[in-house]
Amino acid sequence: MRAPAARPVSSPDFPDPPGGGPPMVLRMSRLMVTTLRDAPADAETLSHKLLVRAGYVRRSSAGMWSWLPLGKRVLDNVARIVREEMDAIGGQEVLLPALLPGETYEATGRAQEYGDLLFRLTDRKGAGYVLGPTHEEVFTLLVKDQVSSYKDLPLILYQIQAKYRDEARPRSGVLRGREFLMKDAYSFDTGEEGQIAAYRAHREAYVRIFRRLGLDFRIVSAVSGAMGGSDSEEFLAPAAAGEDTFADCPACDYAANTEAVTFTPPPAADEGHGAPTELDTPDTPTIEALAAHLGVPAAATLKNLLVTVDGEITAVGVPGDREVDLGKLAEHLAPATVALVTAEDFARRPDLVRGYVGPQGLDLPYLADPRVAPGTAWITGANKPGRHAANVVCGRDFTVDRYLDVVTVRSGDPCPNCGAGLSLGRAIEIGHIFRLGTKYTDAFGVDVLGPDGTPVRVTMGSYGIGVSRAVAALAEQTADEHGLCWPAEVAPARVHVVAAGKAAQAELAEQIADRLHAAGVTVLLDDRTGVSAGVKFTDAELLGVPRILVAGRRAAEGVVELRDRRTGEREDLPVAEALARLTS
RNA sequence: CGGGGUGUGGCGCAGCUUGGUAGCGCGUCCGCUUUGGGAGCGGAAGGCCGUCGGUUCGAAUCCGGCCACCCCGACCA
Repeated sequence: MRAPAARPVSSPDFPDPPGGGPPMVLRMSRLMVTTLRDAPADAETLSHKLLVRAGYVRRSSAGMWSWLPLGKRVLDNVARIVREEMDAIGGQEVLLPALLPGETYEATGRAQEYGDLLFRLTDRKGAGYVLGPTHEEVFTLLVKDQVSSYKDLPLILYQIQAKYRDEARPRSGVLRGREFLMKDAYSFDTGEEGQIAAYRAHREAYVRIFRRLGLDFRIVSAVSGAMGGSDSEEFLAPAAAGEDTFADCPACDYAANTEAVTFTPPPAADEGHGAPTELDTPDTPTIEALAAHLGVPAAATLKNLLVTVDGEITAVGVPGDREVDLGKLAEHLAPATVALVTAEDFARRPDLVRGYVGPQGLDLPYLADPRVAPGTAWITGANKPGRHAANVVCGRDFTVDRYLDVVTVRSGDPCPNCGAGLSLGRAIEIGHIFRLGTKYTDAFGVDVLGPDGTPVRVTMGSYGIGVSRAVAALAEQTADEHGLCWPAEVAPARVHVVAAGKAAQAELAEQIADRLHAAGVTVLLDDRTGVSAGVKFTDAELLGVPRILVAGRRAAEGVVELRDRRTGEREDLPVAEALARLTS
C-alpha cells in the first residue's frame, strides 16, 4: 500500500519514519492555519485552549471537532504509530461501517446497557440505526461469517475509525467528544490460552505505542464496565485535565483505577468490648453532629446508608468518616438497580428512624465495607429518635450479610499489595484492554470446528485506543506556557524553519527547507512576508514543532540558529552543521 | 437529568441598570513605513445583537417562551 522508499531516509530516528507519507515542505504562507492570541472563552483545559489557539482543531458543533491541516498531521502520525505496532503483532486492519442496524446491539443487551449514550437514528423507512460506540458485536458477526476452522485462528482484527457516543456533557475539547477517533481491535482464539496470549501481545504493543508517542502513562487494573468480561486494564496518562482518578502506590508497582481498589481489613482485635450502651444524642442525625456532640472522631462511628436494591430497602455500613461510592455499589450489585431511599420508602418502614439507624436488630439486608470487620466496635444509631448506641460490636451485636468495597478511596489508604499509603492522581484514559471470554461469541453462537471435528466456542478480547484523545493527552502532558511541544514522531513537521529578516534570510530559509526536504525531512517553513520575526517566533512556540531553525541576523555569513522547543536551548551553527544535525 | 452562568463581526470583550438604530482590542483587506520576540501611520471590509413572540412611536437594552453553548454535579470507553 505504501509508497516504496524512493526517497532517502538516513536514520529511523530523526527524519520522517517510513509510513509517514512523503516528506513535505509546509509553507506557512499557504497553510490554512490561524493562530489566536486568545483562547475561546469556553475552553478550560490546556490542550483544548492550545489546540484551538494553534489552529490544529476547530469546534464544529457540540462535541464535534474538525481537524485542520496541522492537527490532521498529528492525528495521522499517532494513527500511523498505532497501526505499525498493531501490524507488528499480526493485526489485520479493516474498516467496518460506523452506521449500524440498531438490532446489532440488541442481541447482546448493550443497546440497553449503553442507554442514552448510544447515538440512535431512523432511516426513511423507519428502521432504527445506531452510530457505533465500539464494535464488539460487528466484529463478532464478521468472524462468524468468515471463520469456520480452528486453523483460521488466532485472529486479530482492528480498525481506526470514528466512534460515536451521545455524551451527556461533551467537554474539554477533543478529550471528550461525541465523535472521536478510536483504534479498536478484537482478538479471536480458541480457548483460554490463546486469549491470554492475545491479551498479553496487545498489552505489550500498547506499551510500545505509548512509549513511541512519548506519553507518560500508567497501566492500571480497572473494572470492565459496559464492555463485560473478566479482566481489564486501563492505560492512563496522568494529567490535571484527566477525568479518571487512579491510585498509585509509591512503594510497589501497584496502580489501579480508584473504582477497582480493594481493602483487606487487618485481623480483628476481638477483645475487651463492653456491653452496648445507649447514649442520649439529641439533634445528631448527621455523623458530623454526632461526632461533635460526643467529642469522638467520625471514624469511630458507623454510618448506615439506606438504599433500595431493586426496590428492597438495604443498609450499607461504612465508617463514619467515609463516603459510599454509589457507582462502586451499583457495579457490585449489577444488574440490580440501586437508588437512594426516598421519603416514601421511609414511610413504609416506621422502624427506620432517619438519622438514627443502627444495624443491630434490624430486619434488613446489611451490606458493609470490609473496614466494618468482625470484632470491631462502633458508635451507631440506636434506632430510636435522639439515641445512639456505643460498643456495638460487629459479629456480636449485628452481622454483615455481605462485604463489598464500596467506599471512596482516599489518599493514604493502604495499598492492597504492600500496605503503603496510596496516592491519588488525575489521568486521561488513553487505552483499555479487555479479556472478554465468550460474552459475545455466546450471544451470537460463534464456533469454529476444532481438530477433532467438534465445534469450539471462540474466545475474544477487545482493545481500544483513543487516537484523538491521545493527541489531546499528549498536548496536555507536553505543552508549556508558550504553547504546544510535540514529541518528534508525532509533530506535524520535523523542523520549523523561520525566515527572520528580508530577502536574504528568506532565500536561505528556502534553500535549507529544500535540502531538508531532499533528505527526507518534513519542514514547516515560515515564509510569510510582512510578518515580524517576533510574531514568527511566538507562532513557532505555539505550534510546537520540536526543532526550530532560524535564518536571521547571521544569514549572510551562513550561520543559522538552531533551537530546541522543549528546552529552549539555542545555538548558532553554520548551515552545513545545522543540516547535519537535523538529518543524522 | 438537577444547580449555576452565558449568547453582540473570525477570537476576546464593552454597551443592557437609565430604550433612540452598535462600539473597543486582536485578526482580515489596501497603501506607505517597519522587520530578532505578538510593530507604526492612514484607509477599508465584516454584525438582521441566539431565536420566536410581547410591550413601545422606537428594543441589543424591558417582559415571556424556546434554542444553543459553558461550568459544577449525576452519568460515562
